[in-house]
Amino acid sequence: MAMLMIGELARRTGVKVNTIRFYEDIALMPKAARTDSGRRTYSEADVKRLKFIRNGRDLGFSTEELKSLIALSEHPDLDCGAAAAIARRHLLAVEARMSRLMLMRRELERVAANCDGGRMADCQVIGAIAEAPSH
Amino acid sequence: MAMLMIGELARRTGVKVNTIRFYEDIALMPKAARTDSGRRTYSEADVKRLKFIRNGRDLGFSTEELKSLIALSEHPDLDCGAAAAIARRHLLAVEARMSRLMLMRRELERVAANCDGGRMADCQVIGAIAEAPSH
DNA sequence: TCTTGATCCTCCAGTGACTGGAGGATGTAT
DNA sequence: ATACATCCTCCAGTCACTGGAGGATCAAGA
Repeated sequence: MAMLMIGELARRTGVKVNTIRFYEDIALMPKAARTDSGRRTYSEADVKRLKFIRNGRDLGFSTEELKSLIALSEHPDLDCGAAAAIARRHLLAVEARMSRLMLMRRELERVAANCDGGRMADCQVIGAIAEAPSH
Repeated sequence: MAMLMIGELARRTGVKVNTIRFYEDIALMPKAARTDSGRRTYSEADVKRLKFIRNGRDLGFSTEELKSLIALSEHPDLDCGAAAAIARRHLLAVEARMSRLMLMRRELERVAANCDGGRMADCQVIGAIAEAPSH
């Protein structure tokens, strides 16, 4: 399979070159193999992993959380009870986030609809989101 | 109405004292009124605003985005077309986030269920999330 | 073959959004 | 009057990047 250089990996994933190197430093990405002249090379698996990291970061997971999620999916031999527990813990966080996002969406929809072509009488964006469940 | 000190505001919102002062510095929170001895005082409106900020930050909005959302809800006299446009822009971001969170939730549910009391055969956490739509 | 331009390398300084602590003033309770 | 909590300002540190300097490497064209 064709190996890619760091620039191509960056283009395919939307993660900057410097950021990819940074991820290697903090071990979020594995140490890349190198060509004779020292350039990093990547595979399709790296593209997937990096896309996952990008999405995860964007959704507000920390690099440490992503490491544990990656570990979860990379060690099928891991103790199942432990894996399930980690998954459930992440699940709770995901669900809390979703319920707050739903509130925010509803309110933004209302604002966008109400405002359109009229006066903006009572924008309750803050009021609605302030009361949303925390974490 | 009773005014609160910064410590009480921190307790009620879950935002640290230092962070509240930091928000004032960057104008995410308005300059707080002061007592004669120089201590900051806050109202119920500040509690709401800060809860909103906390939720918003937690959901991954930047302080600049939150400033624009707050401005949106604080100026009902603002041009409605502009306000609706800002709201719709945020709406798109919120929807993209939700669809990725839904994918992550589905996969975590599957992992949690499949793993429980068996061997973890094929954890597809990364595979599933890697292909999710990006922002 | 030589050169030009793109890409790569390492190293380091800067940014955004906090977080924690030093050093000192103020408020309240005994 | 003495504690002790809470407040103040200022500043250094952390996390997760981001950008740039200074220099090597490579592929393509004159």
